[in-house]
Amino acid sequence: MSKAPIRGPVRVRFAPSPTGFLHVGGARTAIYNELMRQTLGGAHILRIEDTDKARSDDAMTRQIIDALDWLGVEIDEGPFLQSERGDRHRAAAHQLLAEDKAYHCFRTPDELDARRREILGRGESYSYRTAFEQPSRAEVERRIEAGEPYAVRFRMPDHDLVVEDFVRGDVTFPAEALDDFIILRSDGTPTYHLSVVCDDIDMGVTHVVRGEDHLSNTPKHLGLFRGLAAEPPAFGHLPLILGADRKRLSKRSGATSVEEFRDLGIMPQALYNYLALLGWSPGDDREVMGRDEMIEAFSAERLGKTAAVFDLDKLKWVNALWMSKIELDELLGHLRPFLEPVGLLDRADSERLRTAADVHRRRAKDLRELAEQLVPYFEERLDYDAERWKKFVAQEELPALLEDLWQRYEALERFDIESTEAALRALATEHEKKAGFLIHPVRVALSNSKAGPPLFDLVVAMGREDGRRHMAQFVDFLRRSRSATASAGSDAGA
RNA sequence: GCCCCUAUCGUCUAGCCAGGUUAGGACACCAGCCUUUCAAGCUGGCGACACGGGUUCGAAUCCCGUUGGGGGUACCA
Repeated sequence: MSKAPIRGPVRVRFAPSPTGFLHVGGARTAIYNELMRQTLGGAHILRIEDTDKARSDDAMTRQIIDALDWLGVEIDEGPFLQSERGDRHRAAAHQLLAEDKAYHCFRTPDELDARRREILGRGESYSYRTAFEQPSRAEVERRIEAGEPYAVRFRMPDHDLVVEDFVRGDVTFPAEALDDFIILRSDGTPTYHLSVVCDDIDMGVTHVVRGEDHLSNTPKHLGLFRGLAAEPPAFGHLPLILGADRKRLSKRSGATSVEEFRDLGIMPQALYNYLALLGWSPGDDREVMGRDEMIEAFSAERLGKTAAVFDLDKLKWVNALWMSKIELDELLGHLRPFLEPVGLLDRADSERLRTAADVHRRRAKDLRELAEQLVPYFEERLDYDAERWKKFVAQEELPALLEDLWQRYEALERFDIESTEAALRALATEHEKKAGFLIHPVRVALSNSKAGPPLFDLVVAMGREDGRRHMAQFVDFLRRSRSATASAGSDAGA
């Protein structure tokens, strides 16, 4: 294990391809990159790997930037578009060609494919270098002259290559496993490998933190760095994030992108927190950590190397904690988009919504749930069900007691938690009832539900005015249901 | 097929590099407490070193192998 301590300042980069959304795996990579940058100093560069893509990815790039911004990942430089640097990449290819570190390849993709299949079919192992004869210099000249299309292929070293990976240790790739690869397509466009290496050189990248799916590409990049006479950066390959099926996290395992989790009602702090913990730990028992605390505790040496299964339950748990932890105004800000679907957008700035959200934040796992829990506070009338609340219907003295209670509430000088509770308890005592005898029906009267926050929080959040209306309707409901069942009962008896 | 990575509770992980722990924490699950309900919170429980060989007085920890999982093997990125 060559785990030399990592020293700053570092120049790191996050280099997603513009697929139209930010995958959580990518988001985690971005988080670790930024954490390295924050702890060691330097710069975090955003580079969009849009090599060979249609030019229409402005929107996709925008989306990635928005997602990073929402998550709270800071970028110091960029975004740079790889597609705009094609000239530089081509120049590098021609330089390698001139130095004989790369060569012309006249084989067509079909020809390559056929040969590969043939060799593999015999059970032998394929490599371009052993499968094809190299044409003579004169022949190459002739074919270029004749205008034959060609790709440019990089000559890989013929000795073992060692990737000194700071999360995995030294990884050796045997010479036989190394093969010459294409850096310039026959249409003149650079391939990914060439582009990355050129850009990393030009941008002065010192540390490459990326997914494990790139580990096998790294020898290619090492070859290229040396070919271009540049000192390669340090590499760290992160394990992949898996779905519950232990396969690479994909659509079929549920939500996979930052945007989707946002729309599900996950808070950015929670996703940041959860993702950072998927493959890294501070080494002690801390789990709920904000970005600042992460920055303080982070060290790349503690990055894990085993693939992690994405656990939505735990994300929701972290989310619930953050929902009750942050400033109310910030919570309200995140909640806002979820108010519209439940028809509460015009109440977004009301005092009642504020109070209710504060009371309910502890009982919701996500913002969507929270928004739903707020709906009853703004209902004009509640639709009580006689069957569901038959227990209260059956209690003869209840309507009068509730009316009495509300009269006392009307007379209250201050309509707050203490006084409403005191008044209710006093009334219950006078009638030799337990407080619960009144508490439960009052809850139902105000919310049409038997579950919810502590009753007097509910009473106060609802307010005197709407409480009065709901109570009147509930009492009326109790009386009508009671007479209905009574007459039904006498009919049956007759 | 070949190359590479990886392996601690169902899940995320600490411990491994510098062998000696009742293998620790968290999510989930179960029970109890609290309580006006539902949550939250608190307490407790369940639950793991993939397997086989070595090395050693002693192995989760070091070595080898097997098996499992993942990645790569393109004129994709």
